[in-house]
Amino acid sequence: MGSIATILHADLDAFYASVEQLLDPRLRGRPIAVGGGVVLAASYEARAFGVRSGMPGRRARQLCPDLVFVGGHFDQYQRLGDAAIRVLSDFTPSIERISIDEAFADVAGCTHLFGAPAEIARTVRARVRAELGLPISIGVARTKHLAKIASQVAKPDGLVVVDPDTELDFLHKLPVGLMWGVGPATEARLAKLGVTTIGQLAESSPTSVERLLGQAAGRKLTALAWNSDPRQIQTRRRARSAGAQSALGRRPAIERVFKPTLHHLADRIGARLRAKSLAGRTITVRVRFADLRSVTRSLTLSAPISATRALAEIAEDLVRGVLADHHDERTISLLAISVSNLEAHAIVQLELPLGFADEGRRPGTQKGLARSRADRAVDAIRKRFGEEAVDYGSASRGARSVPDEFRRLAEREL
DNA sequence: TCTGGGGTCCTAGGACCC
DNA sequence: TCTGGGGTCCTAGGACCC
Repeated sequence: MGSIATILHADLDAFYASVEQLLDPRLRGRPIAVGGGVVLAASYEARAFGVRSGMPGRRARQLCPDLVFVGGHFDQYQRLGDAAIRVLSDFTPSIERISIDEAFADVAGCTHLFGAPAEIARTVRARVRAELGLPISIGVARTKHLAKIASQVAKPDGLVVVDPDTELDFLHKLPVGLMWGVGPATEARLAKLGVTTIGQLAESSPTSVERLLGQAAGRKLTALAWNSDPRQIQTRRRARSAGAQSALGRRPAIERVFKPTLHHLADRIGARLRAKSLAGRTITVRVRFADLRSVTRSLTLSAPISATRALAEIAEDLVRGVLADHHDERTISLLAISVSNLEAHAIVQLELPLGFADEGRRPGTQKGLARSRADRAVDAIRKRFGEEAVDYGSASRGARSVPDEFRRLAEREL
């Protein structure tokens, strides 16, 4: 066959947990979890007991009585994640970073310098191990999707190179759950059709798969099952939305509870947007009740905003609407705000006519201008004296909330 | 007696316009 | 007057990923 496998998918193994074991040798070989109230990451030793990320700490302790919880060294995660990506960049500029610990790279343009893709992958793994002390798994294949599956199969601390000549033999034996986009719900629906392997999915009629999963998902999965998805590496991907959320435990659904929380969330999002000269037209809130059901409400404005007060007030109105529609719900467990329909937005804003119904939310009105100035002042103080120098709504931050350093690790670049 | 936080994409119905 | 069709935008919800 003409084509060769040049896409690498590199994935640091149990990343946060591996960093903790690197920093403290006493933790090596032991089941550990990063986090406390909730498991943010679990070592392979802990996973053997069924401990998974996102799991409540209590449940994890039940499954694994010897589990050691460790506080996160978030600055180290950022530093080591960046350093691992830098090793990849020594070979090619064609890199798509997916998250702090995971990236695709296309080495098609550099094999004449560094050898075959498999050789490059071996070198990357050896260097990350030697220079950073961390295990990393790599999959090499003709497409992104297959490379990603290969790295999953390679874990932990392995390398899998998929020969294009036999790639479907490799792919079709694997369970559907390994495919990108197949989670528990899709897996269960496919199982009803008797489809549990990727090969069985490939052999199913495309129309029946589309009927079952919808047009887009059906077509995508059929293409993935035949490894015919041509998506290329995207070196620069910008976020399409920015959000923030806060779990509250169980709190009464009253203004005194939700106003400070929403203001704090709006402030975090607004500051991120303003730092990148962005603003958004659509504001969405999510309210989760005590029983973990959640409801969303959104509003799309005619002009984009980024001012903290404006975001907070719209969010408050939306939350009031949710609560009015759910009179019976007296307890909330989470609040979230997300801003989408993002647009580039110069900090110096144009004057717009006064008298809009949403005056004060409009960037150009008198009230809007005053708020922009206030935001800019706060942004400047924080830049000079640190993030904590001005803190709205700190009263709403309980002991349960996740540290801001962890939040920052999960943020996409805007 | 505590299920985290930040994202992406898709669907379906309704409003509105041509 | 009645009926039909396509396109776009908005909204609410859901599945999924790291």
